[in-house]
Amino acid sequence: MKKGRQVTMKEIAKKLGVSVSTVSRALQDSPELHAETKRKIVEAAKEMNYRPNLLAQSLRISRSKTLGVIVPEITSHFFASCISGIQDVANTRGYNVMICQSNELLSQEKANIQTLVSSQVDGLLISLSRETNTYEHLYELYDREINFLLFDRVQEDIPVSKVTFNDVSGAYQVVKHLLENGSRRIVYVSGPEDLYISKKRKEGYLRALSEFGVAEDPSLVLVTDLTLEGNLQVAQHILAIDPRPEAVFCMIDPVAVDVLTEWKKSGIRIPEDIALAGFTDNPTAAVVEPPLTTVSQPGYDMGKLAVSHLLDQLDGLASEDPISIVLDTTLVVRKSSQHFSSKK
Amino acid sequence: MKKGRQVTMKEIAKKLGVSVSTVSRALQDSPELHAETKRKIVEAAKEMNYRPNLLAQSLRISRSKTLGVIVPEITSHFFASCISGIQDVANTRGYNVMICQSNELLSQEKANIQTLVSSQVDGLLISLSRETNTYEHLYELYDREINFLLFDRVQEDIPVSKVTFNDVSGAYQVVKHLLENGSRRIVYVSGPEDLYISKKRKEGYLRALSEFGVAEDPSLVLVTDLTLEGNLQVAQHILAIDPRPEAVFCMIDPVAVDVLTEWKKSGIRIPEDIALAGFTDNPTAAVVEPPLTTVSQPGYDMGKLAVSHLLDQLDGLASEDPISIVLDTTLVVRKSSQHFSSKK
DNA sequence: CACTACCTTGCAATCGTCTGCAATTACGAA
DNA sequence: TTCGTAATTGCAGACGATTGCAAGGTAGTG
Repeated sequence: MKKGRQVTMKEIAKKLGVSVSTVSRALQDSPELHAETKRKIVEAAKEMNYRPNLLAQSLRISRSKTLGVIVPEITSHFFASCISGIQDVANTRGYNVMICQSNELLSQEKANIQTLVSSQVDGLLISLSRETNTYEHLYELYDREINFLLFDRVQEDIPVSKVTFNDVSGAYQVVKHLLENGSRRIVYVSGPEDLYISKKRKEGYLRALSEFGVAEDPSLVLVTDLTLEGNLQVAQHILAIDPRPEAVFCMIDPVAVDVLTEWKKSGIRIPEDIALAGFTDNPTAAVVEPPLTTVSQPGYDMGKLAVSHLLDQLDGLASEDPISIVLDTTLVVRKSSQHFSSKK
Repeated sequence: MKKGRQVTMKEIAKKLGVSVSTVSRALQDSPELHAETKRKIVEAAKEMNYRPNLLAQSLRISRSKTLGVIVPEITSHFFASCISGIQDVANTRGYNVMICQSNELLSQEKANIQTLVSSQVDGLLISLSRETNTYEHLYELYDREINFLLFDRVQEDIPVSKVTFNDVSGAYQVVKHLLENGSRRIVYVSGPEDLYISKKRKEGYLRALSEFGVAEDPSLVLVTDLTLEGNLQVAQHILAIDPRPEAVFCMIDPVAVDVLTEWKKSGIRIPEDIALAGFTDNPTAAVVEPPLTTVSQPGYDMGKLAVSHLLDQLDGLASEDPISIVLDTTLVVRKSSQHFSSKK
């Protein structure tokens, strides 16, 4: 393959013996052109298979009609769903999307931001990496007056719009469900403690406990680093707790799945011996045996909402004042939590 | 947020009382500049937080250093893995990536191509949609001398490089495994028949059968449209076949998972009553009960290889003649296929 | 002192598109 | 016939960065 030269306005102009400006106006269907001229130009353009050079257009109007997205991992089903929602809305509103993944690394997150800013994206949608515990790079974006918004993995202090799930209420719902089914000694398996969702979900967990008059027991709050080894270690640790807890709520589904798999190997029956619940409603949650009770958070909708708001801001349809959009989650009850016969 | 104006070379030039060309040369570390001038400019650029405008650079050099990727669905774990591999390699080689999804629609695929071409991507990596049965849009790319490559979902006649898995051999391996475990009446559940992978995997299925002296039985080759309903229908249909087949090989894991779920509801035991195997090794395959025997195809590696080859072509490191890269798959034996005690 | 040669730097054109303004033409009206 | 006005079209500069060429300056040499 050789250099695939694109047809430009200049070539159309030369072929028809008119100026480039005339061609430009014709293709914009400008009313000040003679109808016949316009027709000829449009026809020639179609025939020559002309496509506007978006790069040149963007440079001219100082808007690239492109958005940047940074997620921790594309291979996570949840983030893939978000991206899908973002794409669908962005495309119908005439925007392209450039996607980057931070691989849960702060350094990569910073690099991605640099790249996207250099690429002149009109706005950024960012979900923070697990490692992100400093925020200068975000404040810098803010100072440079670059439009961006945080979703799912947010940092609350930064004065930009945020789209999150109601993590507190989601966790509250699922823990309440466990309590209603008779459990009292309930373990919370947290991810790294400075993670936004770790904190929020713990808050919901504690709220449900206190509502049922159950005192917080610090020995029932465990932390995993979210690696397979970490998860398995937690699984074993739980079995060693005496007396054995009646239920376990894991901060995210993958942890619950690892725990479940490990327990089955040890001959533990779920939910008979111990109830289990997760959060996110990953595809795996529905197909493990027993199916996993969890909290569903529609990533596709989150993506759609996030990008809609950002585009509204860009297009001047929404105020530039930061707002916080909080989406509701839904409790999905499956077999893994049916511990005692419920009191319904 | 107001319009986030970027610092340009012009501003640096004005501030230091030099010309824009001097600034440009300084930032390129050109040797023909006075060292002191260069130092001052570089310093000012850093202080003013200058970032080159990639749009302008791209326009100037007629290379955007951006690649386009089109996949049927981002939310598919396999394609997400491919994208991840593509990104990692592209980024380390100084390229950005724009991702589009066709949502399995031909019209969307065409639209995506238009967008990416207008965006002046330097090359395209395409995995065809399920619906794609005409190929003019690809031949047009070819005629316009735009660099592109097909991966996974390919069309064999188009004279461009292709990266695929050895679907024939993968299917052969898994069916051979079923045969070795004693099964003889083996069902093949195919997707739409004009799909590349449908055909190739059937080829492997037939080859294994014939090697074991088993005659092809057309009534054991079923087709699903890959929707949930279609899959369930196939699941029921299989149970109604008399005498009941001993094993079933589904073209892709999601079909196998649907079939498995449906059968469990009907009280069928797997693998005791009937053996089951899939293809792809989705995350779900490992966690269903019983765990699903399948064929693993590393999407991440495919993405890496595909983009490496395309970039090699772009950078003149590889011949422009189309080549075909075929990756090997690996049989992953799990419980779902352990039907009869094997003859090992 | 004059001339050459090199070292630095700036000018101007370019990439493809858009647009304010000027220029040309034609037409009708007085 | 002459002027005004509207209808068309082109010129040129801009967006931001790059680069061949030329110009300015300095220093060195005879």
